[in-house]
Parts: sequence; structure tokens; C-alpha cells
Amino acid sequence: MNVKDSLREHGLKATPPRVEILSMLSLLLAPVSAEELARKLADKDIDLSTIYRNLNAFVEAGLVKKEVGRGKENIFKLNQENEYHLLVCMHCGKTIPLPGCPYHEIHEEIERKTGFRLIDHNTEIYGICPDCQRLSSR
Amino acid sequence: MNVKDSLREHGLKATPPRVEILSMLSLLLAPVSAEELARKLADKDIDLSTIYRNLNAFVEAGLVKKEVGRGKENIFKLNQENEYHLLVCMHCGKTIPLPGCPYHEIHEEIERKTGFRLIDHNTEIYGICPDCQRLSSR
DNA sequence: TCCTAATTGCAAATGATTTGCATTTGCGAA
DNA sequence: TTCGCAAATGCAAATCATTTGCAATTAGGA
Repeated sequence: MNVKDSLREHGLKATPPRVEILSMLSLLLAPVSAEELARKLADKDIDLSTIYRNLNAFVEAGLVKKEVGRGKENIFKLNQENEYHLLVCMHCGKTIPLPGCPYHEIHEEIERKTGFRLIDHNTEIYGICPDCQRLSSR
Repeated sequence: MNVKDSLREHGLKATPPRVEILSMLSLLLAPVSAEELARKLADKDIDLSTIYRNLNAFVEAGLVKKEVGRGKENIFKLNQENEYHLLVCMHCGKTIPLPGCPYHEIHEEIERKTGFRLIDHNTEIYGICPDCQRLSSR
């Protein structure tokens, strides 16, 4: 399924700015700020306000997730529908994705125990990557 | 251990504003914006900039976590060192805490498989609470 | 108790994000 | 395929959450 179909499936018109923005997010996977996104799409001539409006629309539609960034801006990343979770190295910032959601069984158990129907979750796991562990033990 | 000791243990002077802010966060547990915090502490006469400065200091020290709020503000909550995770109802906004971290065993498995040393994680689980499920099925 | 670096309150600045409006455009209906 | 209009866009201006400069105050070690 391509980006246009994905947009329409979520009730959003497939306008050129939307296609460009969502394509870029798909390409990047790692979270970016609206500003960074604008920079990467500079040749596409999309207004920053359009980028913000669409990022918000995407978040609302569940296509994208919004997170707290390092500075005072927020960052946005493609919502992979829990197909993966990121391991983030607290030392070098490197991220690696975990294939699949390791929490599936546990979430079913939580549904049974609490009566909540679980729909989505957002998880970031922080640690030290193997490379940085090696560096710091020298 | 009280709030003052907790502050000093994290290398922060135990000033009255800090004690008030951290105490309130401990009392609330649920995430709040800086503005809400100021409102709840209105009688304590703490400047909003002091609240922001200290929230940031607390985040830096690992005492508090910063998250994306509903509007354009950010929200802050006491870092419970993964002693609990929140279930958030997407319909009414109600939250209930899960006792303990259900992911412990799985994280050990991830450490073995990836070589990462896991230190921290941040998880929010979204769903529909039992009450709202009942309402919507009428 | 004294000293000093850290912290605070206040006011002003910043800058990320939102918004109003006139114009353009995607796309369902005819 | 064309038409009509609600939705989306660009631009400029506004908003407001958050940060910052500075002088005065204060926590806590020596």
C-alpha cells in the first residue's frame, strides 16, 4: 500500500504536501521536529504552517506519533502500529528497532485483569548500546 | 525518605519552591502541565519561571518525566522508576495505574538478544476503560 | 556564623506552534 | 468527464508555552 492510499484510508485527502510529508516520515522512521522536516523538504516548497497542520492531522488520524524532543520542540515519527519499538542508547543516541511488539501476551493479560480494552501504546526503551558499553569499560 | 532528602540525593538544594513542587507531584502522580502545577500551588507564591526551571532540573536529575500533553503544552509527572505504568482511556481521559512493571521478564530477554543494557523505559498504554465501553455499546 | 555559588522573582524576550483569510484544489456526485 | 464545494494551502500575523537576563536572596558547606 502506498502513501496516497494510506492517507485516503484514514480520511485525509491525498494532497501533494501530505504525500511529501508522510513519504519523508516513512523514509526516515526516526523522529524529527517540524523544522527538520521542513529542511528536508525544502525543495518541495511547503509552508511550515502546512507541515504543522498536517502533522497534527496525522497524529489525530493515528498515522504519526508526537513526542517530547530534546530542546523545546516536539518531534514526530511514523506510527508503526506497534510493529516495532525503539531501543535508544542514552550515550550516543543511536536507536535500533525491535522487530515486532514484545508486549503482546502481557497486554492481553492486562485486558483480562483491568477490563480496559487496549488499543495502542507508546514505548521507548532507554539503555546503553553494546558499543558504548565497550567504550566505557576501557 | 522525604522530599528534601530526595532532592539532596539528586544534587539539588532543598529550597522551598522545590520542596513544594516535588511534593505536589508526589501527591498527584498523574501528569500535569506547568500551568496546572502553578494553579495548585497558587497559595505558595512560586513564580511560573521557577516552576519551569525546577521541572527541567528535575527531569535532568531523573526525578520527573516530561511528556506531550493534549494541547500545546507539555506535561510532567513524578518518575516512579518504573514502579507503575498508566492505562489511559482514549475516550474520557481517565487514567489508572498498573501496579508494578509488567515488562520486567521481557526486558531481560531483550537484553540477552540485543546486547543493550536497559536502564529506563517510558510506556503509556491507551485503550477504552470499562465505563466507556459500556456507554458506547448502548 | 560567614561566604559563595546556586536559586528565585520579576519582567522581558524567544520561538515553536497556531490561526485568519483569500486562493487553490482534491475528489465525490452528476 | 466536468462541476461544485468542502477541505487544504500559503502567507503573514498572532499566540502563548517556555526560556532568559539580572539584581536580590538563600541554602548549606567551611
